[in-house]
Amino acid sequence: MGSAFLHYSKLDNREIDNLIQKMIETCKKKGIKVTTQRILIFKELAKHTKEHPSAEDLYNLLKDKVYGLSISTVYRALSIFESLGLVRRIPTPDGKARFEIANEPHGHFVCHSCGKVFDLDVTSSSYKDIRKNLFQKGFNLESCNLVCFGTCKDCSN
Amino acid sequence: MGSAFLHYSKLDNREIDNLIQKMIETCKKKGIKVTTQRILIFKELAKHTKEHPSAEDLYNLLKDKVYGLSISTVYRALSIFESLGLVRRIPTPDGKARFEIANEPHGHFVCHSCGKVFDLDVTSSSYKDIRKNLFQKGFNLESCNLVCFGTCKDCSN
DNA sequence: ATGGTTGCAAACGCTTTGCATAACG
DNA sequence: CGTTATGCAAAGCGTTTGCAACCAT
Repeated sequence: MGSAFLHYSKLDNREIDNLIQKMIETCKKKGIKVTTQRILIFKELAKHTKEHPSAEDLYNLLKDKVYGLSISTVYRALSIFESLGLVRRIPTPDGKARFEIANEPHGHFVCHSCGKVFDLDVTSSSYKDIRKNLFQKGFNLESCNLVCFGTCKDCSN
Repeated sequence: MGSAFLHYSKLDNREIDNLIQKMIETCKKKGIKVTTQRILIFKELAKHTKEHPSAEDLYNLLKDKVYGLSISTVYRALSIFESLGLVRRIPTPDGKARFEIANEPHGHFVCHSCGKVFDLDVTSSSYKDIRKNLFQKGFNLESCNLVCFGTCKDCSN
């Protein structure tokens, strides 16, 4: 299992628009309604996916732009996106979930001092091995998270 | 990264007694008091480590034996054992922590249907690689958890 | 039209904490 | 004895839910 850092670059506007189109199609296919709130929540996550925002982070980023937005709408949207495979939930040991746009599976390092989340390069073949092995054993794998916890370089001094 | 299941066998009484002795010594060395409750909580976890009990599970197992036991005492004891490196906390995506006696690092599969936790054989060299790599980068690693989530064989039918 | 979605507030579940009492070292 | 741990109840926190109004399709 590799363990170098990954450095996903920020998504550009074209990539974000493509992701939104994909999200809209996926929703329509499943009979899930495409609302203004859902588009804006998804877009805001796409813009900040590198930072792995929490539901509250997204709410704070949006509340001034989306009149009357409720944090429960953010939670509901993220749960739906997760179940559609569009968004990944990163459960952290401090009990506050972080979110990212679903891309290549990888691990995460969460700094408990500054809260930053770093992507770790866990080779996806490792994840495929796990999935394959569990599948052969009759297990149904829904998510697989490598989450490390500690203090990052800046916070360790 | 290997991904077969591990089958840790139940600890026998001698192993449990050794672990308790180790726990008592570690506490004394750190100036942490060895109370009846702490011994019994640790012992109960050792007896059930294969099942990865939650704090509530341990409380239910003990409340009739330990008059007046409070669940907050269970939480406090587990937190102390964790900080001493004697016990490992397994953060699950459903927000309920499970505990085990700290042994060789390995991954976990949590069934969201029956709640059972299965040990996964993630070779400890993989964990060592991660630790080494993060250390070289100036990161301080405190915990490293591979947690898979889904439905186990029995619950998948 | 109608069924899913929203916002609000209240509830939820797990965990932590404040405080007076009790127990270890 | 002094200091730490306990039990109890209450608070904390992130997240979910019930419901009436609302809005995509």
